[in-house]
Amino acid sequence: MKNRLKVLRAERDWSQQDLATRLEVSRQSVNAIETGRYDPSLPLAFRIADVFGLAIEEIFLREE
Amino acid sequence: MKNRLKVLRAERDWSQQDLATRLEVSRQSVNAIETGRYDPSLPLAFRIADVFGLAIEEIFLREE
DNA sequence: TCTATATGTAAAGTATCATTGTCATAGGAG
DNA sequence: CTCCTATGACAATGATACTTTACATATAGA
Repeated sequence: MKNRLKVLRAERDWSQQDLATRLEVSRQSVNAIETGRYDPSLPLAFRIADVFGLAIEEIFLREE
Repeated sequence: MKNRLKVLRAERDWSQQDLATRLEVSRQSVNAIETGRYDPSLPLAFRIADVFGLAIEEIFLREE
């Protein structure tokens, strides 16, 4: 499951640590999700969507 | 994390087994998700959204 | 009553998510 | 060069997600 986290972070000039802090997860989790090593849980996906002010479908993509 | 699975199934007159078959998961998984014992993984949430033709946000609710 | 379908729950096992701790590399600033 | 930040990755551990098998209840129909 692909995602647009890296681009969305870049648009806001947030480091992985910045995003992790806003999500209240570890930096390693942000890195693992961003690099596609695993997908977030559904509740975390909702928090990610909230932090960026987007729908889950606008961040995570069905392809791949 | 609440969800509208029971209502959406009823609208389509699908049993838990019907939905499980469409999702390619066990009936017990559908039951567990529907009764709130656990949340689906993100990929499964996408499949659920696809099966109902809705957005994830229209099926799973932030409240609770 | 007997049978079939639908639903809820439990135990036990495997796979995935998320954590902490650690290491390594690259780039910029002093 | 040294220090700091950012990023990527791995191991070990605990928590969740999902599986199969199984048992229980309720309801509807012949």
